[in-house]
Parts: sequence; C-alpha cells; structure tokens
Amino acid sequence: MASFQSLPGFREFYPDALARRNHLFRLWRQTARTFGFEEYDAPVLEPLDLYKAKSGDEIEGQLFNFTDKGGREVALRPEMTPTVCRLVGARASALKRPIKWFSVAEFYRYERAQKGRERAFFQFNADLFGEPGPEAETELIALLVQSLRAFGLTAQDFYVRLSDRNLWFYYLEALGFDDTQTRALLGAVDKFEKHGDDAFRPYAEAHGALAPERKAQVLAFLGVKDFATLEKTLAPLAGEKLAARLADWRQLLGHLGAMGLAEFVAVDLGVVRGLAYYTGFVFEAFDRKGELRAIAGGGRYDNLVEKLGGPALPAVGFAIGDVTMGLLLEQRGLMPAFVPAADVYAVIGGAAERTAAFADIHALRAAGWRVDYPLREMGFGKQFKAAAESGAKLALIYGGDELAKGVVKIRDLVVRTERDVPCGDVLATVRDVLAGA
RNA sequence: GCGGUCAUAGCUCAGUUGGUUAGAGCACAAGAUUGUGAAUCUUGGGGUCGCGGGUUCGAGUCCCGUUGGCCGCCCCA
Repeated sequence: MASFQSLPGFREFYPDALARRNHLFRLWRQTARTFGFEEYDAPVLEPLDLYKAKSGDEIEGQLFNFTDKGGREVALRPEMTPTVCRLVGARASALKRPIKWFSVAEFYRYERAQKGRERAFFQFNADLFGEPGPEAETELIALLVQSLRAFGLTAQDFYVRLSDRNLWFYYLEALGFDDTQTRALLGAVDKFEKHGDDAFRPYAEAHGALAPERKAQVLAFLGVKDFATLEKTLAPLAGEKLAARLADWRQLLGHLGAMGLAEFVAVDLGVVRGLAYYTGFVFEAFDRKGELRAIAGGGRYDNLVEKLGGPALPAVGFAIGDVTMGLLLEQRGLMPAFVPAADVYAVIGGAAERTAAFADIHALRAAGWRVDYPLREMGFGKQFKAAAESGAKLALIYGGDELAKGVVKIRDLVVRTERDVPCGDVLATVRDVLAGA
C-alpha cells in the first residue's frame, strides 16, 4: 500500500482511464469545431476576487484558495465563465462577431465528493458572445445536443430542459411581486422539484406566506411542460414585452425543430437555475431515467462581461462535465474499450538478428507505424504469443535463416500467411499491406 | 460543514466464538518450449490486513481515534 494517497476528490488516470477521458475530449473538440467554435485556454490560478465579483463572498467556502508568496489572494479556477468573460471583454472591439469559443479544461471546487461530483473535474465549455437574440441559443443548444449525440446517445438517453428567467420575471411582475420577492420565489422554484412545499419556506419567512391563489399560479407556471400551455398560461397577461418574448420562443423552438432536434428539447419552466446572473433562456441536460446529476447546464448571461470590467456584451454559454457524462456513457454501454494495438511486431532470433532488425524497426516508426518488439531476447514461441497479444496485423520475422538469404519473413497475423521479402523492401511492403487493409 | 456505511494482494473476495507462518480466483512473471499464436500444466513475485492507540498470554477479528472510499443532507457556478 502506498504511503501517500491522492487527495480526496482528485482522480488518478491510469492509461485505460485516460483513454476514456481522451475519448470525451476528442469528440467534444471535434463537435465544437464543426459548429465553428474556436478553442482557447487560460490560467488555472486566478485572483480570488474574480470569483467573488461574479458570485459573492460566500463562494470562498467552495474554492481552493490561498495566499501566494507575493501576498496575493488566489484561487484555482472553479469554472471558466468569469475567465472567458475577461478574455473576451479585453479584446471585444477587435474580435470578429459572433465570438464562438470553447475550451476543455480542469476545474477545482472544495466540496464533498459524491456520485457524479469530484473536487477536480473537467468541463467542455462553449460560449457565444455578441448575439442578443435567440439565434445564439439556437447555436448553443444545437451544439450541446450534438456534443452528446456524437457519443451515440439518443433522445431515449437524454434531453434538454428549456426554460426562461425572463418569462418568470414578466409573469411574477404581472402577479404583483416586486423584484426582491421575485428572486426569492425563483429560489423556491429552483428547489421545488427536490423539496416540494418546503421550498417555499424561505420565501414565507422573508415575505410572509403566499396567498393560496398566488401559490397556485406559481405552481401552475412551474408545471408548464409544453409551449402551447405556456402560451395559454400567459394569454391573460398580454403586453408588448411578453409578445416579443413569446416570438423569441417560437423562433428558438422552430429553428431547433428545423435542425431535427425537437425530440431532444423539452419546455420546462421548472428549471430556473440557482444562479442570479442568468438573464434569459436557461437550459439543463439530464439523463432520461433521472438517475444522474445534470449532465450539462447553461443559459444567457448578458450582464456578466460588463460586470467583470468589460463592455456590455450579450452572451450565452453552457458546460458539460466529464464525470456525469462518463457515468452515463458507461451505463449505456457507449464507452468503447480502448485496447492499444500495434501495427507491426518484430520477432527477432538473437543478438545478430536484433542488430539487423533495428534499422527496419526505426524506419517504420519514423514513417508513422506503431512497431513493438521484445526488449530482451526471448524464445520464438513466446514472441509469437506477444505478437498476437500486441494486436499487430503483421509480424516481421528476423531469424538466422531469413537473414542468411537476405530476406525478412512477413507474417500476416490475421490470415496467418507468410512470405519472404528482400531486406530492402520491408518498409515499402509493410506500407502496401497496411494501407491496403 | 453534518449524518450513515465500508476499508484484507493490482482487481473481485474468503478468513469460524480472538489462537501457529493470512488464503483463493483473475491479472502479472518464469518454465514446460532455440522457429510459429490468446489453450494447458508447473512454479514464482506481490500484503507492516488503510493508519495510530487500547484491551488481551495472543488482534485481520473486540474497543477508541484518525484517514480514505461510497451513499445521503447543505451546496452545486
């Protein structure tokens, strides 16, 4: 047993685990690029104030933060949003619009590890800056859906719940709630799915118990699960803002439908996301069975770039975490088994043959083929076993008999045939055989 | 931060009311096998039984503490 353990919530990636992680990264990157998003990265360590400015002082309890040797208050990044807002804000006037950026990065949160939650984890973040209309949400939600479908997940496996904090504000304003009450009520809505009526207790303590008819109206809106019901519920509250907002909804749902993504998107006003900085559409991706934590979350945050010192710049973004995503893929049998496979395995007779083999081995590797051979001298039987286990398609046999004739024996390990090839032709022959296969 | 539960080999686990030198399967390695394939047989390496303390003639086993894993609460950007 090792004397030192890794820290709680920090994972070690042995080669098979890293192969699975890289599988996520590879398809995330590939998908983002097909949507025209560009990759960026930024420091892992940031000023503590960057996160306090965005989330308030209480965030400090959830951060890996410390004072560095220069007396700076710093924190390991717990998320990418403030950082990307700073990057984009600093060059906003020089960046071509729309700004479509993504990153794959590790984050750190000082929280208790649980299923689907670690203290160090990776996220795929995608953000679109500079577009105030629902065209931005269309792009982001389409990218989110495709980033999950790319792994083989279907509409039976996951869906995106779509909601709108603006509509909640309009609705509650029309019901006569002021801004403070509205924010408290959104907190209750956020918790309602999990806590039921208890979710309203903090509101009641601050503002007095809700009148039964008011509560019924809140619960009715919270329970809206399709667009027709949404329109019907809002019909009595006609107004210009509301009409324009419903037009945004129609456009967003229509465009997602045109992309063939309707079955992945569910209207659900029960989602508001706890974060106060979201300003419009919000969305979360969940597994259909409801067994796991959220797979992804995102929404519009039109005020954040300015709040963090940049120009006013509308933005929409989302993040997918690697932990829940990995669990879902394992559950659905969609995580491939990654077995490292060589292209060529060299079977080598003895010391003299070894010297002759090295020229070919190195030349093949330099040409891009993965070539393995036994590091130490070994019986032929064992070498052929190793060749088979290496996954190689071809074995190159450097035996005394062959070299005496000036040839190398090439064995096809799949169909089990052999032929002699002149020593000088090995590279060309291997290339022909492997390229043809 | 709070509560529950668990911890024996790389992995999955067994280990009797406390009793000699802690076991199995898988995995890994060597041999059978100095020229042909995932088999088989034989053999081997690998453990301060998470860590620390206590009770006892004697602790993997009982008690206390601690660390870590898992589950739930808080939180979840």
